[in-house]
Amino acid sequence: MLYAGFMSAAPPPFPTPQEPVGHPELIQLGSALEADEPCLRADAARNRARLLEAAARLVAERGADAVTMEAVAAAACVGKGTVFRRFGDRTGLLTALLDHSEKKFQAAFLAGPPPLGPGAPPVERLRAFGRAMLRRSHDELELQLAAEPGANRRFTAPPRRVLRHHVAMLLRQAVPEADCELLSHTLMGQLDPALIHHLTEQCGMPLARLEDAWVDLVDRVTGEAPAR
Amino acid sequence: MLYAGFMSAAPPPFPTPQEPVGHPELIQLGSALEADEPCLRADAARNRARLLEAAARLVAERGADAVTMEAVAAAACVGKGTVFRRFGDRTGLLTALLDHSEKKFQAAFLAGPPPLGPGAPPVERLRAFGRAMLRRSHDELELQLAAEPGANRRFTAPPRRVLRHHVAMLLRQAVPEADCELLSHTLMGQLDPALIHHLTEQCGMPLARLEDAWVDLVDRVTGEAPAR
DNA sequence: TTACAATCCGGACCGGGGTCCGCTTAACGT
DNA sequence: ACGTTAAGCGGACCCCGGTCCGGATTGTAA
Repeated sequence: MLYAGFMSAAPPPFPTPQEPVGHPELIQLGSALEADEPCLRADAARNRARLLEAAARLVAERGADAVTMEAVAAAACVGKGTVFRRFGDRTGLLTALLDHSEKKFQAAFLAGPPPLGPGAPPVERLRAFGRAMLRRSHDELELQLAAEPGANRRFTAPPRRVLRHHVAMLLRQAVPEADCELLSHTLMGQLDPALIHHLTEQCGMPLARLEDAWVDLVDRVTGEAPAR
Repeated sequence: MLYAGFMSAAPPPFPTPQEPVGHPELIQLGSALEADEPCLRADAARNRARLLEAAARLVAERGADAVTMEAVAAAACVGKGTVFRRFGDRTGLLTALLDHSEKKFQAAFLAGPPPLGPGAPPVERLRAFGRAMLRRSHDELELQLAAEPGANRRFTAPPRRVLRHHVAMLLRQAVPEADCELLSHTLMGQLDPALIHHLTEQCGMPLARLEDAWVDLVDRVTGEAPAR
């Protein structure tokens, strides 16, 4: 079972906007673009699909900055209000755009083959997790960056929570005596898209250095011998 | 010599807005409110003072959210454009508000008494640094949070850079073989105001736990024996 | 087929950040 | 005192994210 609720949870009534509610965290798979969302009126589903398609086209043709709520609405021949009802806010829309990749990634570390998936020792999985995250973020950097929620919700946004919980779990296995809750925040900080962008694009660091640093960090934190 | 240039550097001409320029990082001390900025026309200095005072009053009376550029301008009997020319953007204004405390803090770890200042062994100084940061951020949380720059400039904003450089320096002394540049990013992540806010306010963690986690993290990263 | 209720739609509207440019004024040389 | 000029000023203006609500659509039950 994969987490996927951050989209269906977003646009309930509308008068009562969103506020991520509880944590109905476990839902079955389902693509974002192929709009198989449940309980959506025909026209609503159609518009939802149109909107995602329009947004994707915009980001492809003119970059993430061009993904204005108005622009998306216009490109999808739909009212602005519709965009907000469906996706809550800009972050929600961008997040929806990343939903597919997100779920694939979750599947990989929750149920895929080792060392990313279960089967390998936790430290090994941590190393693999970081490498995978770094590469994924590096590829989708523009979108990931644009989808970053404002300083507040940066830690409550569901996708991040899932990743962090996973790291925390691995940490508990590797270093049970530590404060893994907080340690997971620390590790995830190293994988923050904004940081990756800053280091690779603005500082010109090669991605490999980030990967090395991640592995090194994991080793230090878990007290593992620097296996390099 | 303390860093203090992030304010005087912000509002040069105006047609050419800001863009942090090079790094004229070392400038002498000087209070923010007592407007002793150099090369400012009399009226400009006066307005600058008025603006800072108005902003401070607003944040005190109605919270940081009420610090609207328009509101500040109005409260200072000044045009909106003036606020932007002087401080660049909202973040700049809020940063200016924190300037005094910032400089005091810098003075403490650059030239103050050990263990925060020079004299103590680097690991000791790191521990003290984290504790100090946590307490300071916890006190000024609202402002710190409001002053947080958008995802982009989060790592290029001068005040943060100085802190990070300091941590990197201490790290180089403590663990010369590590990638201290990246490690400093990791450590600073643990002291991010947004994270502190999330953990203490939203998750209800006591500040002491954050302090313990910091010390533990420093120990792990530097390979120090968990001296607790 | 018709009627009804729940859901959805769309665009007018609002507030706030940021920009622009014609006018004003402080600073300085004579 | 006066003229010149660069610096400063202010508010109209634009864009965008987000909200609201009267009216249109859909699904359904009779």
